[in-house]
Amino acid sequence: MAQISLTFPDGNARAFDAGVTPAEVAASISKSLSKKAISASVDGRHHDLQWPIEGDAQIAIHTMDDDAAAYELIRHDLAHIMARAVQEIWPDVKVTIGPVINNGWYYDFDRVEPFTPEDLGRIEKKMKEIIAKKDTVRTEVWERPKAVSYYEERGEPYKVELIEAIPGDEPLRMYWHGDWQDLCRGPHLQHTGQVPQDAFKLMSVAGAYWRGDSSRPMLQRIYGVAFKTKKELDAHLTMLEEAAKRDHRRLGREMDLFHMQEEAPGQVFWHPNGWNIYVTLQDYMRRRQRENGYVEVNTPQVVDRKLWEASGHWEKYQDHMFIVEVDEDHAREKSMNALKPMNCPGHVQVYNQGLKSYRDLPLRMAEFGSCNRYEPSGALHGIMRVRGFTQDDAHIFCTEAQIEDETRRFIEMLAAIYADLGFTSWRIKFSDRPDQRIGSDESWDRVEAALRSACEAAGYSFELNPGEGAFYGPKLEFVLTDAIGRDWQCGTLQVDPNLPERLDATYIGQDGAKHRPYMLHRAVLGSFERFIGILIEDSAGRLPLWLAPRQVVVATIVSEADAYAHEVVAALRKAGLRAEVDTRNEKINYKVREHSLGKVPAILALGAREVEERSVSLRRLGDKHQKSLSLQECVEVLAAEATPPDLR
RNA sequence: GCCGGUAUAGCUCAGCUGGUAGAGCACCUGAUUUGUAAUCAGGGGGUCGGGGGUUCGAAUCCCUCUGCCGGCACCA
Repeated sequence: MAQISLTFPDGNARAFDAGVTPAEVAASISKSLSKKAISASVDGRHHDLQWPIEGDAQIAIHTMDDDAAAYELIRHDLAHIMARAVQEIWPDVKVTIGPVINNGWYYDFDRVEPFTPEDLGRIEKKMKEIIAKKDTVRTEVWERPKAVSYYEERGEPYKVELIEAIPGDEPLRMYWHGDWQDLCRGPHLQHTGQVPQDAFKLMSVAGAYWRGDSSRPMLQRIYGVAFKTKKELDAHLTMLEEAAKRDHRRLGREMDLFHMQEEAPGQVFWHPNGWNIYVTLQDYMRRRQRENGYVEVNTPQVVDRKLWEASGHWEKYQDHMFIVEVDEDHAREKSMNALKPMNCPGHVQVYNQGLKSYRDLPLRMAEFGSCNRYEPSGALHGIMRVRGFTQDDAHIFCTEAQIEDETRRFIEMLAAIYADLGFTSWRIKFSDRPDQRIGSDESWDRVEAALRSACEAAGYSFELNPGEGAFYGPKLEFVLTDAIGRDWQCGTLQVDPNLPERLDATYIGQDGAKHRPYMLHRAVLGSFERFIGILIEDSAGRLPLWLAPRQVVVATIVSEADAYAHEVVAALRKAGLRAEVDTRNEKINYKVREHSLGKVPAILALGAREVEERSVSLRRLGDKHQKSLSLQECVEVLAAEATPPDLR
């Protein structure tokens, strides 16, 4: 029999018979490893203990102590155990796929009746029974025709379709636990009892299209989470509760920031507190843009369809546009208009007024552009995904030679802004040419190279998002990670030679001839609505003082302090702070509690002592204790902290 | 848009199998002058999301529309 050489993580190599399984390898090392082994890595691929190894390879045996392997196997096995449980309870349910995802898995089923929350409990119970049986997991490699006819006989059309989609040279693996069987890529544990019985939970059921295609049947997807121990599961569930507490919709109400209502779905009614955040952020962005050489413009909301036809939006994006038909009785001529879904065509109109020279480029044209897009109803989500929003939009008109430098400058500005707003963890995704595109390969080569070297020059690496660019040009996306580890795509930069062409933007070059500028579409925050939602959730409502809508509340302990309280508020306001007085006839405990829940960053308590000393007792949000300081000192400290970071 | 769920007082929620609505907090009034996360007492407040139907009778059952929630699809 042929010999192969397996190299272990410590660098030692040993000879084995070809076709040896990782289980046998583990057994040859030690009895205890043999018992503890759950899977292996063979040349970096996650490998079942039962699969034979045919050639020389690097091998590592995994135990439950190897988190990545353990979670993968536990969650994957649970997906199958759940599918088995479902089919044991409802034999006519058809199975499809069940992959591992973050923290757990899901499995999609085809069943006429909807799964109810009570059903989830039933399934969970059945799963525990299956785990208790400790059924051995068996695997076989089947020939394609056998597998197809097997599934056809059993009335499992989805599995047949899956088999047909698997490349011809890949082995078809069949898995069994007990009598139940599924097609699966593997690897798996050795028996169902290896899955921790109390460290998983079925979370929800939701619709999902077969193969992610909205023209295909809607299946029912059951989501589960799973860990190695109950303790980890409980920690995860607690984390979800904590995340729910920072939901911007909840905090938006608790902090009285905004509301939304049925008559204006997907649009925000900003309350004074929320509007304070909005305006403060906008003022900040305006200063940053001026500092970086942008000019600010403003363009119309309701624009005749002719312009949208010229820009290409009418043809491609009409479904997402609010169409406004002007009534004949009220208008001189009947016309079809649309609310602007984007600012770029308007900016080209501004650009096109008067001749532009190469000396005018780069021209950085910014607008806090109020846009309306008819988003599908199911896409709406609080103030994060809306139909009416304002972008921190700008278009940089430039020559091809200027793309690199402008991109670098943009990245640097964006980095400074994210840092000011408390986001230090973010990354760049680079989307290059898609299959469907316009323009020559040579020009794509040049423009993509410009974006790459701009990232390098700014000192940032990027991850490639192959083929995800716009049809007209490549793009950079800036993804930030919030305090609880969620990713948000906010900033973007897209290179566009197409729109200047369609809307006939030109400049006179050094040679006296007309040339076509490029446009860089770019945004830092994306939209104010969404970004404020992110800020609220990232900070759990505890915004930094400069952004906090209510900065200071001056609360009296006794009514004798009322006059002094008004004096303190006046002093704070004179220093530019947003300060309120609370002289209600309530105990200080009550006031502290209420303003703390309202996320007011600074509470000043005033009693007889403070009046006497002309001092204040300062309690910062989140602190257990307070500090006594003079009125003047307090005003100075708070005013300094409330200064926006770019003005410090 | 699709699948499922859901809609009761400002908020959070109760209201079993149909018999014309209830709690806590909030709000208002009064008392209390209070030292850092809820002082006490009293009071007002809802055509039960809209429309239609079944029924002697509908918050409750059915249909339909709308919003919201969780996903999926979408996100130029």
